[in-house]
Amino acid sequence: MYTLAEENYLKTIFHLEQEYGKEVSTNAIAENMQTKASSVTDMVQKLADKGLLSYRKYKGARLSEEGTVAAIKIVRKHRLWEVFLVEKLNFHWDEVHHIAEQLEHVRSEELTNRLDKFLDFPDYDPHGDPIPDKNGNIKSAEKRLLSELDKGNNGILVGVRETSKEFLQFLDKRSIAIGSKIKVLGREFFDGSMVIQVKKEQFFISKKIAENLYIQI
Amino acid sequence: MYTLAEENYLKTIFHLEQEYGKEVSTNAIAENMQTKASSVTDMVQKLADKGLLSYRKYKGARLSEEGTVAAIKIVRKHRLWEVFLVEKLNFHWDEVHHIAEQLEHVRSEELTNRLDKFLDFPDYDPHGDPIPDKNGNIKSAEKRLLSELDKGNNGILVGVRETSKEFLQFLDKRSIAIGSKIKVLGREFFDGSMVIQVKKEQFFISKKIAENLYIQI
DNA sequence: AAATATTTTTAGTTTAATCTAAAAATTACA
DNA sequence: TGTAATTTTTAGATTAAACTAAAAATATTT
Ligand SMILES: [Mn+2]
Ligand SMILES: [Mn+2]
Ligand SMILES: [Mn+2]
Ligand SMILES: [Mn+2]
Repeated sequence: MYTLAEENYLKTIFHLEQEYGKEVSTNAIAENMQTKASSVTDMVQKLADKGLLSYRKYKGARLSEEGTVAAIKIVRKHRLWEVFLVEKLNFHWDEVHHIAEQLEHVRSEELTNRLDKFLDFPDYDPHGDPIPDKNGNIKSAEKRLLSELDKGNNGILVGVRETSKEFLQFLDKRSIAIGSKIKVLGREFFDGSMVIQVKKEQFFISKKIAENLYIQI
Repeated sequence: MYTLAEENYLKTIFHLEQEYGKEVSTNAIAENMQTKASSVTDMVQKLADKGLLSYRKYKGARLSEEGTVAAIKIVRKHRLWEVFLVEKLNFHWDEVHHIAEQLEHVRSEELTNRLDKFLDFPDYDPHGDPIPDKNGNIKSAEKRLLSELDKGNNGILVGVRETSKEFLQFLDKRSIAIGSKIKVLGREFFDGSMVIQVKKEQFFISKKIAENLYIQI
């Protein structure tokens, strides 16, 4: 149906739309995909010609219905494979992303749906991201960034925004995991750093860390 | 490491070498890959430059040690994924080949080895083909084509040479499967056709069918 | 051993996806 | 509001992998 490159663009644009809620700029796509702006312009024009997105020069791109459907299918596959890798093959949550980046492009609706069933229809992937169902519906749970919580607030860690090895290993080292109860003991307004409590332990964390943890109150 | 196209050429050349035991011709590769001879020449020259095979103009190609190792890795992945699809996702043996053609290109030695373990280190794939182990060793069981057996001989079906949907469904319809005990009741020397017995049933089969069934005496 | 047929290679194009460098448009700010 | 900085697009080139058509080598027949 779509080429590998096209699928990767669709997925990236989808994520950027979700994150910023507006038309996605050429540079934002380029940065995310580690490519050059000129390459992005080319591809975005091609995808527009194919009706997968609307594009206005200098203004940015926005996925069409068809483009969104295609992107969600890729995201669904990515997250299902991540669950498979962690649940069945005992991979660690910091190792699965780049393998799933390959598996997400395997074309077979039947495969995807059987995998879904084999995994017992999981709602979330190992990083707490929701898995679209076979019709493309995505469960959107209420969640906020830890960085937005005030002193005294507490909640459960339900997801991570970053999925790099470095960040996930940082959390592991401190036994912070999906499901952990986190309480904000202090918050520094100067730099956004925090002191949090997880179980019996207290940690000092920078704003950058707090901005990558999703909490459900 | 290698591109998708390179991997597919390596795999095809490997299979053709196995089948004919000599240098593989340009046309044989082209036919197998549904491409043109001129494309094959280009690629074979490229692979020769990279040291993955030796190639003499007009004479054909033969995989080098490095090329063989690479090809076996792909074959290993292909067959392991086929086992996964049949054993874990309940696919039928006639549906898995073209999905495995995609999965075989996923790059991660760790993934392959964990999948192997998850499947309990299978020796054969759903079509009876041996699965190379992590070091590239392939179990080669004694087996012969049914077409080579004489009247009165019998053995166990241990593999199929063809893996097309049409052929596998032909076998299904007659409840002929890996493990079936097959006895040759008659053999026509004019056209190579046979009458065989499987369980209580007798079938008339053409030479073409008999040439695609591997029997262990 | 010629003539003919087949196989294989070469030469020249095409398409997808990338890049660099330069031009054009937009945005920021003095 | 005009100039400078930034972003984006265009123009032109490159690479991988395919193709067609024609040339060259090899194999098969008379
Ligand atoms: Mn991921
Ligand atoms: Mn994930
Ligand atoms: Mn197969
Ligand atoms: Mn097989």
